[in-house]
Amino acid sequence: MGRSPCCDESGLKKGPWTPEEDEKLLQYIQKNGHGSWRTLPRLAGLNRCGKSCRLRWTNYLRPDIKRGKFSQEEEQTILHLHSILGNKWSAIATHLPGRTDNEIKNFWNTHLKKRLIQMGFDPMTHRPRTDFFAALPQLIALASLRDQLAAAASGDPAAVQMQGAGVGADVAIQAAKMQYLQCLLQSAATTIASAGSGGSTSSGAISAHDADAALAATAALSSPPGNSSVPTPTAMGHSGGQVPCTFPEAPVITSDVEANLRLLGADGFTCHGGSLPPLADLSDVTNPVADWCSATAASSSCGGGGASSPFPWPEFFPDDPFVTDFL
DNA sequence: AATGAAGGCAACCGCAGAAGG
DNA sequence: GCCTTCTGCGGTTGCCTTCAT
Repeated sequence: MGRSPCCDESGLKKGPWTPEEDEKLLQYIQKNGHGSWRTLPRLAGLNRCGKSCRLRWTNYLRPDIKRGKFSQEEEQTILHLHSILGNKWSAIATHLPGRTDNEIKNFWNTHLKKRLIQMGFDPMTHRPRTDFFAALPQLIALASLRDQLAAAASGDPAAVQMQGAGVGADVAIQAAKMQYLQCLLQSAATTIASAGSGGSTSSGAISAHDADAALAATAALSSPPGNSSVPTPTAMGHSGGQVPCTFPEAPVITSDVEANLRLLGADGFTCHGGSLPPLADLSDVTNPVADWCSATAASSSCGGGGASSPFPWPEFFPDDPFVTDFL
């Protein structure tokens, strides 16, 4: 089970292949077949390791290799197979005659993956991303707004002026919204952190970056007023633990806020009790929610789903426009 | 025209499983 | 059953080309 010593041997050439080397390898294999890759370089008169020869042959010199751009059909096949197989490039390559696993892998990493991300799909799960990540700028802006609200509560003259201008009701509504949003994020961050730390699946359903982003956003909303800088996950001791779901300073949910929450349809809303439902299991790649294939093909939204919702808490989200503002 | 950034691709690295002694 | 060797695979790197400023 040990590592092959073949590439550890010193004195062997590395790097790009010259046309002369290609010719030697090609002629030898056409005449003798590749046989043992380990002995091939010596027999073919090449100062390369067998591994390098095999790679050159399978990825470049093989006569049945198809070169050039990937067709629409090939793209669809890759997308479909990747949603089922994950990063099993060799398995995917068997369904695409003339294409090598390396070529498919490169094409995925440089084109398809980016396109899926741009369209709002998680490239690993092929499911719509939990869109609060896409809405992070708004969340950060909310954190800033929260500072302003706190300043208003502390009797800041400017804030008093705002109250005088009849902004009080808006302030209460915004406070309620933020409290609600914070707990949504807390639930998401907790789920993602545990998924990331515990179940490092081969498909990498949730990236560490996403988890960090969720934690950072939660922290931004939770941070004390006047400290609007977003702490890094490292600084927060990102260890997959619970993120405190409270504003640090005292009573946040006033009677006005509670009333607004009821208006928002968030009855039974509690932060400490963890009443929020957990996120859906995003690692379930075998059951994609949306028809991303048609979405990517037609560059249209992934709507088609009728009853299925792209949101992780479909039954929980109230219909209030505020929610759809964020998602 | 020069230069830095971004994209694309070939090749390398290291791990894991299969095969054979 | 254990050890060694070979092969295959997926992730990553680094170079070259193209694009933007």
